[in-house]
Amino acid sequence: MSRWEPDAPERLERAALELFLAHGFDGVTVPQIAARAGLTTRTFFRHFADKREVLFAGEDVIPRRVAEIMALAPDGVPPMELVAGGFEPMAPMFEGRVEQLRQRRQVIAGHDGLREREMRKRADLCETITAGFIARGIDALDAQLLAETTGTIFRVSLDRWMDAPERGLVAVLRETMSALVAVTDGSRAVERS
Amino acid sequence: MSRWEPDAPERLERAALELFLAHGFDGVTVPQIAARAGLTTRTFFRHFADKREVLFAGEDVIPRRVAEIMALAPDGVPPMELVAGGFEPMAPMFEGRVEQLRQRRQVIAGHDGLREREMRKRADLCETITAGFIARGIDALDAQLLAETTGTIFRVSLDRWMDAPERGLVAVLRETMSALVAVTDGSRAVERS
DNA sequence: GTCCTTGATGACATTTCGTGTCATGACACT
DNA sequence: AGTGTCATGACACGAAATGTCATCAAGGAC
Repeated sequence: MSRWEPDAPERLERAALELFLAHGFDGVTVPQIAARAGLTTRTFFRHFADKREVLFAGEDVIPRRVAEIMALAPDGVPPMELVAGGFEPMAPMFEGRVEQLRQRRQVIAGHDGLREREMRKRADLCETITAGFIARGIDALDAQLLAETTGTIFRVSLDRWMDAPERGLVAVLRETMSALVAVTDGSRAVERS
Repeated sequence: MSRWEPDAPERLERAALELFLAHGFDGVTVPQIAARAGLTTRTFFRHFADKREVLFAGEDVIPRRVAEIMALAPDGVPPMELVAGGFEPMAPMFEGRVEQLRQRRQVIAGHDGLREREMRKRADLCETITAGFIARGIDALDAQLLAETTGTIFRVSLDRWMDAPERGLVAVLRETMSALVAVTDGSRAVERS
């Protein structure tokens, strides 16, 4: 047996989420979180770069998974086809924990600094996706535009799905994607005038 | 004559940008910025919510301007047409100060916390645009997707334009937009297989 | 002219965040 | 046993951010 209780990061994450839900993000100090997890302030900052990160640290699997999927997809798959179908294996990462994701969303939505951090995570994901498209031979500008669009589709889909999880994340994602393509198709809109 | 030198916020902004360029964002403290502007720390925080905001405070004209433009555009203009043409009056807000924008970009790019804030500003702009589209009678989901896409086009265009300003912001914007529509058009990509 | 309100600022104290540094003790390896 | 490694605790500290009260000019009311 170890000198310390195991899983310090996980205990800190749970303690933080509970306290944030009860008192709000600003109503909780790092020493309080650490104390509830049976640790010290200094240890908190060893596991998380800052107070906000405790809500996002688990999410850095996503970029890694996305990079994997994009690298493994066979050549010649059209980009938007990859977005539509290629990410089905990611659904299980979310489908089992709607409630936790909802709580997290609630805490984040109520705080500017947390929304900020969420935006950065999204930007990080977009950079990963951009690199993935470039590695598949797509022009740099197109890759960036595709990546940003993919990021939008992901985020909007996840949000919509959390309010109606029974439809399944993949289905919502396909819907969102075709809605986006339809609504941004300028040529069609211009022609009909 | 007033008891104090005028334009405290502007002096603080200039002092901050100069110091950031010379020593990096983390290499400068708020008391240093305030001292260079001939003010105190407490006064700095009266004008800017936090240390980062001094680099972004000037930018909040943009959402207001966008809201104005969207509200004034005649009914029936197709959304993407509005994005393409409606924002030409905004170009002068940027075209005269490429160098300052480049300096700002340089400081922001070198710092995670600043990139974070920039993402938040972009998100705020997107919310404004979403509201604008909804006010024009567009369905909520479509409005959100259009707004996010518009945000992408803006940001990418601005970035590209700063590296080649001689082509003009409006031209770059139109190019970016058609590139995005072309590259996300899934149906065309699927059909050609 | 005097009084009063308003508003921006200074001065000071305080809380919280985040980091640097060193000591400690369990575990693994040899 | 001896040694190294690693997560943690303990302590100190700089910097960010906020609350509170005092100060002083400008402008209007009378």
